[in-house]
Amino acid sequence: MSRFINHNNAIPKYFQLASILKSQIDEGEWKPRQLIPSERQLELQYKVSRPTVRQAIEYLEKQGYLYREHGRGTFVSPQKLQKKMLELTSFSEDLLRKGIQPNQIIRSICHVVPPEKILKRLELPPESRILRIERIRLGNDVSIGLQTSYVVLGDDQQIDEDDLTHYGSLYRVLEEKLNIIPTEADETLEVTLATPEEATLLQVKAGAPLLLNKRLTYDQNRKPVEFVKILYRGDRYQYVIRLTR
Amino acid sequence: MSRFINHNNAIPKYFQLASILKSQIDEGEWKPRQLIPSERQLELQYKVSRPTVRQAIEYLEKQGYLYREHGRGTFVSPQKLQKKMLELTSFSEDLLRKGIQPNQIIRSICHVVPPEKILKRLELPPESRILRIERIRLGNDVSIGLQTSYVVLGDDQQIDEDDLTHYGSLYRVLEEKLNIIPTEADETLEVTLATPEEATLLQVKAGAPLLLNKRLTYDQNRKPVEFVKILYRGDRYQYVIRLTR
DNA sequence: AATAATAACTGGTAATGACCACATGACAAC
DNA sequence: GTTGTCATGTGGTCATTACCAGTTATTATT
Repeated sequence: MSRFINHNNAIPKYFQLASILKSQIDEGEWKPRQLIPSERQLELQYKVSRPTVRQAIEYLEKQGYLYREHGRGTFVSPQKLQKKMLELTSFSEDLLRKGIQPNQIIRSICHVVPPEKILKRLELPPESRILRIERIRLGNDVSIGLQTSYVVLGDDQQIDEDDLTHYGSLYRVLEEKLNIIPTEADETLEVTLATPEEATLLQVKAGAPLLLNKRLTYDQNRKPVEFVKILYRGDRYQYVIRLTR
Repeated sequence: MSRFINHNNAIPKYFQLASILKSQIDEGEWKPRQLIPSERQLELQYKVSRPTVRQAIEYLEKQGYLYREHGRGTFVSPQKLQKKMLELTSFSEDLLRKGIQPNQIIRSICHVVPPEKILKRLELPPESRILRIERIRLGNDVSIGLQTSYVVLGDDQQIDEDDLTHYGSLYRVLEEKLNIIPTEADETLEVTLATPEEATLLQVKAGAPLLLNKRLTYDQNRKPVEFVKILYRGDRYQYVIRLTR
């Protein structure tokens, strides 16, 4: 990481500065709760204007790396809060962060007419045919969850089994192949009991408690892109989130 | 809502402008996905500078009222996303939003030495005595959850049963009496089975599936303030969250 | 009629300068 | 010693100006 701002660079200065500050935190030069240089000092040090400094700090503040106190200064957030604030993660990202190797078995991938309730939530007219993907999710080669995704695609867009195995996760297919960025989601979590069929697929007894997770995901233009229902084995999965306000 | 900016006002202009724009959305003058006036137009209309306009729009964007598209304009978010982005809510707020009347039975409120694991997460030295509150949570007078809170207080701060019944929620006591603002939290959700004792308190059979929710909450200065463990009846509770990135 | 260049929008980044509000420590007055 | 005042440093707000970078409709060209 260069510790200077490149003034003739396509990368915005505020972003360059944010990267520099972030690296000071990541590499431990600045300790948690430590006061960092004031906005005026950074302005002089990196030869950028104060709005640029403030934009960089705001960016890192939003990500949970720094916090400000009016009249006192800007401080490094304690380690626990230094993880990125990315709330919306895919199943694969989730597991990778916990150090578990994600994997999947694709049970089916085809176009169907989903239940009307789901079409309504996806803001589609009745009887619409959309893509349904049924997968068994594995962590370290042990079955963890049963996932059914309904994905809304344009006429010129499509996803096949190769895409999923190649990219490894639906979110990566959406982002890298189709340029759809999931940015927001409404999610519910509740407890249910396994039906006989679910029990077989998850290798538990019928009636075993499961964690039921439903999520409606929106893209960068606030259009619904995915409705997903995941049944987790209650004994093998813990759901982790970071809340803010 | 005045539709003008008051230039000699303690309230920041960007905030005044944000309130005006928000009211146009709330009152339905601007429909979802509708293009709103450009930054330059708003600048002229309200006689403020562009940075101020941008700050107001950024503020509403963060709250999910507006979204921007480079080169196209700024748009009203669809209704589903117009709710506030408040992620961190108390149990009482949660239920109220669903139209359920929250209530509680306080089982105990006293100072104890909690398990070492919890002290560690609260960043306290071993053997520290802190406040523990055990409550049964009710919705429409039916038992829903079993809650154990550990609260970190300063030497000059205290909470008693009257505070809880008076304010109705621990978060309100923290905010309004002690000026501690919960701003961030790490949370986990998993499935467990009721122990005989838990079963009795929640009026379910022993071994019934429960939703176990643990949360570590931080205040405005990123200091841990509360560790809470809530056991929800699996058949009566659904956990709802809004995710963003 | 189809295509390509262009002009006129949009939001995004950046510099400069000014003043306000809050926190804190030094210091004078009591 | 205690208290209050004040200077100074912090982040917070705001105006002005300029140019860059995407998007879109228009216009000229073919």
